[in-house]
Amino acid sequence: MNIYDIAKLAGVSYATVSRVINNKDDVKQETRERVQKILDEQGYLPNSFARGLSMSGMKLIGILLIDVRNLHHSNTAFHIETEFSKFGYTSFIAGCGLDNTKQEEYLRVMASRNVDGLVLIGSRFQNEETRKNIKKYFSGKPVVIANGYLDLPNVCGIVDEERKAVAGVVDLLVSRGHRNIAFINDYVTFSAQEKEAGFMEGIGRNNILYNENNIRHIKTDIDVSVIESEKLFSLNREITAAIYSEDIMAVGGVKACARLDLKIPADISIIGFNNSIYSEVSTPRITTIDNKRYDLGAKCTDALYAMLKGKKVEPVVKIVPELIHKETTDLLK
Amino acid sequence: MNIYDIAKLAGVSYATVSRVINNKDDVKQETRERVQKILDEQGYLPNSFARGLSMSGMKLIGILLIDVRNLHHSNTAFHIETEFSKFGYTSFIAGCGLDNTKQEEYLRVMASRNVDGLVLIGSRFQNEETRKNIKKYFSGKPVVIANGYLDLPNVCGIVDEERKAVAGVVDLLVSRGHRNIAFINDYVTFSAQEKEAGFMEGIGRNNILYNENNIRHIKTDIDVSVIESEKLFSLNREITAAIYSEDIMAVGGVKACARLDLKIPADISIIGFNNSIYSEVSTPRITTIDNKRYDLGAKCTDALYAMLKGKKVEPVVKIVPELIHKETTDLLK
DNA sequence: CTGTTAGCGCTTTCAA
DNA sequence: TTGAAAGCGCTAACAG
Repeated sequence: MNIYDIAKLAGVSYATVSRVINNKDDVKQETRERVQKILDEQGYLPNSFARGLSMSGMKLIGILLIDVRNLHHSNTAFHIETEFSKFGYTSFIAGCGLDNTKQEEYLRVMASRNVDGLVLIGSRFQNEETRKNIKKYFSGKPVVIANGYLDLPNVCGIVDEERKAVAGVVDLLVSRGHRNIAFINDYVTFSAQEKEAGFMEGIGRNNILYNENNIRHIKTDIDVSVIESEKLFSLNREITAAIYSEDIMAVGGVKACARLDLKIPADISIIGFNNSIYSEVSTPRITTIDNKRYDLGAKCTDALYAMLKGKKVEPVVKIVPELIHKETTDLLK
Repeated sequence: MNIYDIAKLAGVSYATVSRVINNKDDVKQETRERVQKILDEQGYLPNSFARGLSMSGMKLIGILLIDVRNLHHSNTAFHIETEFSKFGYTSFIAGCGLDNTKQEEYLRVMASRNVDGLVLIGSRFQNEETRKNIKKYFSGKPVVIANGYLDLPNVCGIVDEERKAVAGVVDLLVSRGHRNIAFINDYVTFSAQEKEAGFMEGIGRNNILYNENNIRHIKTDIDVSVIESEKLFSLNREITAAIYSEDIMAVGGVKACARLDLKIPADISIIGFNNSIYSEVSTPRITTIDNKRYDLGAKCTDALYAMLKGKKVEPVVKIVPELIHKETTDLLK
């Protein structure tokens, strides 16, 4: 059922039908009603491809995320999708995995679908490869990176100040008497490296003991974290606080303490990262650094929408994380 | 940069360029190479809209989910997306929320984008409204519902036998001596109602005490569950086991026990549903009914792919859940 | 092996 | 206010 069929049924030319569909005002009221009626009766649907072909902007945005199983990433993606749908945009969400070849492939797909703008979610997009691909496929079109940044004129990065946040937490711990602090990190992503830099910064500026054994690089996995935390805490009984680069890893810390019969927070304080549902699910609930992912989604939307409207935006938008005190620390006094 | 420009640069007709792009074999090797070189140099990208217009199937599938924040749903969606991308399909993922109007709207969008097939994720799609909309916009096109079913010739439902599963767990509990079992449910979705029916079935066929106060309908929320579980367990001290319709609610049960100083599983057994990450994050880890969501995604993919290929598939595919014994029960003996 | 031609369904001038 | 015609970029059938 296309525009021609409708035109035939209504006894008008297909141009007129097109006008009715697009709400152009140069159609006689009577004709409009007659055509509209037939449109409704027939359950007519415009063909997006034909539309996309003849129109310039199809009000389409592309959202690309790396790790599909990352709750924050997919939530951010859906949040952006929801917001943009309010502006009449439809979104094209895809997960491209870690593979660089796949990544280029998806960027191509997005570009060939003529998306009007692009959102990349995850700090892993902050790399030279991606920079090149954006230049190749998206020069001129607005691109927003959630939790990352690339120095390109059409790119806006929304970044969490995670480095500062971790350093601040170290400050706080030290001010409450902690002298032996562990840091458990996955280390792979840019974001993870930032967090570690923050930890080092905190250790350095507070002149407390730097013990390289207190830093562990492990996979982002509960079981691995349980094992490694248990080793860490039993090897170094002096540790009174542990910061984890992800809540899910901190969960492993909590379980390790249960096994070692260490009381939380009396014997040891545990701090996670993300203020995720995991920090709530854990018993005790985990004190965590809130990097305000919801804010991230909102800020991405704002930035992209502004760029789409041709407005200039700050190339880097910062989000300031905040420590949320729950049951695995006792730092409020 | 379109096919014409490339043709001009290569000194061939655009039909030849099209052939090269589509890897047709009736092109001289030499010509192919020359054209390909120019294609690469110019960073040519085919226009999907034009393609979609002239080709029948654009290898596009639509994935619609209701609750975007539901981890299982989004995971299933992405899993399907990943699988289909291996077959050369791209997916169009969207979350339509609970609103029925929105739902129709999204179904329209999907239809007008000429998706070749549709996946609906969530038991909430099992309703008359959706049935009508599918009939209206997708008659003839393959549709798969994850965890739901609608009686339509082009629809295939993948359903978890949750009812049976819960009844089976009641059997097991009774056989281990439990006589006073609670059931905490959200009751809104079809899936939730199925679970409750299963509970009633189990209670009925085992001739144990039916106590209507042992069934609670609450929101799917940790804090609500903590409060309600605490009330429930302190009001009725005889309860020795509680089944929750979602792991996230079972987490509340675990926390309530901690507050009431009830030992798990010595004093009370807790059983969740989904075998989700929450059951792992919780301390102790929660015994849970695995409804095999990963399987769900895989089965959806299989069914849709088969239908897309014109094969007949069973209108209802069943998935048999399984109880995963963890730390909140002691039923293995 | 390659070029010509005719659409795919729609929007948008340009005339009438 | 309406209709006719061109064209968006591509694929595919048909000639050569």
